Amino acid sequence: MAAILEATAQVLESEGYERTTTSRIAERAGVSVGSLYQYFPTKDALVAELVERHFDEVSSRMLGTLAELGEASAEAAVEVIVEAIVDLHRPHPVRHGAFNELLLRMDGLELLDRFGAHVEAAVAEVLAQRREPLGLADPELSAQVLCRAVSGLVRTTLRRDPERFADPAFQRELARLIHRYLL
Amino acid sequence: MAAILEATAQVLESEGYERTTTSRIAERAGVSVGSLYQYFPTKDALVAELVERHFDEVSSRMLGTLAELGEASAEAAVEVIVEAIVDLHRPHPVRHGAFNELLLRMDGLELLDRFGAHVEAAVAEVLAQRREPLGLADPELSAQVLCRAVSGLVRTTLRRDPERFADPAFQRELARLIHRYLL
Amino acid sequence: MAAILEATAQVLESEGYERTTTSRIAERAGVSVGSLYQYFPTKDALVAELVERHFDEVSSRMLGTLAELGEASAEAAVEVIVEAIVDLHRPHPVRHGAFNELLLRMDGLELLDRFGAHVEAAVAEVLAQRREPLGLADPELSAQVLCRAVSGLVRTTLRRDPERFADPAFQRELARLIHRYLL
Amino acid sequence: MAAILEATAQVLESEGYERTTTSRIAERAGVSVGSLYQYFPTKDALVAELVERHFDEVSSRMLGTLAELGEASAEAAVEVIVEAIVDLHRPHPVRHGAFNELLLRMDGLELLDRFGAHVEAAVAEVLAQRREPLGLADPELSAQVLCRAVSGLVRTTLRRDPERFADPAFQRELARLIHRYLL
DNA sequence: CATGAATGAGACTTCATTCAT
DNA sequence: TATGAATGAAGTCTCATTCAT
Repeated sequence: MAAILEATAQVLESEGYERTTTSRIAERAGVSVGSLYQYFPTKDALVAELVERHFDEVSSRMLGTLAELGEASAEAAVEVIVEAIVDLHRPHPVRHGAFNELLLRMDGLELLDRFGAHVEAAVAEVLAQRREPLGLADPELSAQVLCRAVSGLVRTTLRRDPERFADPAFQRELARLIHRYLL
Repeated sequence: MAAILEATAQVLESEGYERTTTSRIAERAGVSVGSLYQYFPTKDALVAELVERHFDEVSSRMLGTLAELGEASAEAAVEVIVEAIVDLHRPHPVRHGAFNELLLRMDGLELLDRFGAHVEAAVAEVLAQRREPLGLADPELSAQVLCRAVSGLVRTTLRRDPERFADPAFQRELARLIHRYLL
Repeated sequence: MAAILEATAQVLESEGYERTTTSRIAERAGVSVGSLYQYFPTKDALVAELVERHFDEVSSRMLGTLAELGEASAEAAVEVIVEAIVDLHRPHPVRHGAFNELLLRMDGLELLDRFGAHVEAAVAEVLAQRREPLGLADPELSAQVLCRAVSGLVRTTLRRDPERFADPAFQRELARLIHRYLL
Repeated sequence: MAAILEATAQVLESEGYERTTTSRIAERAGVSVGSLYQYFPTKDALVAELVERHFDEVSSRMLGTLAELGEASAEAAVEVIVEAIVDLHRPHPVRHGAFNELLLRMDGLELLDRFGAHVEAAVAEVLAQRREPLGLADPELSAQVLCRAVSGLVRTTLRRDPERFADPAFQRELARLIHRYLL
């Protein structure tokens, strides 16, 4: 079952969604289509499970990072967060890009929205705790704007210049974007 | 032909890409499949044409706005740009979202990249002209970061809360994101 | 109308049957599809007319040659016939080949059979007139065998080495085939 | 798979090429279109396979017969060959006719030419061995002429009077054609 | 009469899913 | 439980033919 999920990820990453068929997945996983359907009722369920796991991990890592910020200074906090984002995407930038694309094909995009909402809420909470020093009128709105801007930047860069993530200049600008927005 | 393009946009908007078939398009356009193929050699060509037109318009409107900034103050310039972005997306927010999704399905994403690179270059130029007062070390990088962050914010909001575009608070935050990033 | 028939022949010759469409024919003829259907009720009717004309000409030329043999010696007669066959195919060998292929696509092959039967009958008559000197038991059967063998040789050569028709060695062998068979 | 090939042959034989569709084949074979495409990548590949098998058999049987001629007298050799030709076509004359038609539709006719060239070469070899007693100037040319004439006769007869193959008179004339041509 | 845009039946092919072995 | 051949709905595209202009 893990093999099937991994095979799906690989096929998705190397062939693209359109060319990702159940037979190809089974072949890559070294099992038969039949076995695939023993574990997943549907192709969509398989893909959904994969995407869910992916974003659960992304989500929990970001949430973990946010939880550990504690009383850190704004500057330090931003630095930690940027580092987390970079560490998260550096190992498999292309695969992350593929999963982001994937989300858009899934009905209703509930998954992405669920994940996005989750992270946005966590960020909102962090911002609410620092409301006064930052002078934020509406921490929830700020969290939304910030999360969407940052993830858009990450997503596009992932797709257009994946290697950019290793560039300190890029990381500096990412930190600047966050830091300045929050003043 | 215009009817076919419009029908394609409608089907895409209401049914999503996966359910957008040539027959459905033809039906919605009130013509037969044959007619569709009289004007477009391929389903992909049809969609590509549609997307191209859409982003040509978006692109040219944004480029026009940038060209008119002239010597305006940074504050005024940001205000004008935000207004342009909002005006651009307010009329058909859902459709804009659909087109953004669509881009990701097209081979190589050349179109989006072409469009994105185009706008990024124009923004880089504007920033380069104001390099000193803004204290920008690398206007090109700043343009990339800014464009990707802003379009990510716009894209996600388009999908999750399209009506948000009418909210002055959102517009204020968008302006703030840009303004603060550039100092 | 002549233009349409000629265009059909050209398209058939250059593109092959599978790629011969009514639009291509109309385009080559410099008219519209509509005009084409003004003169021919059906694509098949158009092709049939073309084939009919072609074989009417072939047929009548061969029949004319046979009629002129008169009392000529067997040797002279064979020489005249071979010359006629060669003269008939030399100008447009490829087109003749195309028409032969074409025949096989037409329903029931009535046309080819009608033409073939016609020529076979004429040859049978000539052979019947010379029954005794040639020592023929069944001139009708001999005519069939001879005609089918000769036209098979011509057909295959037309397709595989069209230029062969100009080769005197080939012509000699063709004459030999006929002459020897009849003793 | 054998069932599919057999069904294809049957449909081809009874309906003609134009009316031979993948669905009809599948239906006749008692399977679904899907199964058909499990074994053959393309309709053309299926037909090609069928034709190839057919002509491989025809070819190898004729080649075998030629190889067994040994030192037999010319008369005996001709008799053996005619018998082989007749035995080959008598069981399914109509199907043989259908396959001959079929060849002409296949791209480039490579198959027929390959088969034809093969047999012509074998015949040329046999003739070359008997060059002197037969007084042949150019055994290769003679082989070509002979093969094309004979196969033309066979083909046409197959199509117009298939039952003729059982007639001793026809067989006598076929032998005569060959024998006399070679003197 | 000519035109050519429109039509739509139907061909080929794919692939998610099932089920007998 | 695993297998993978079989299924068939559905999609894309072609082209002979029609008919309003």
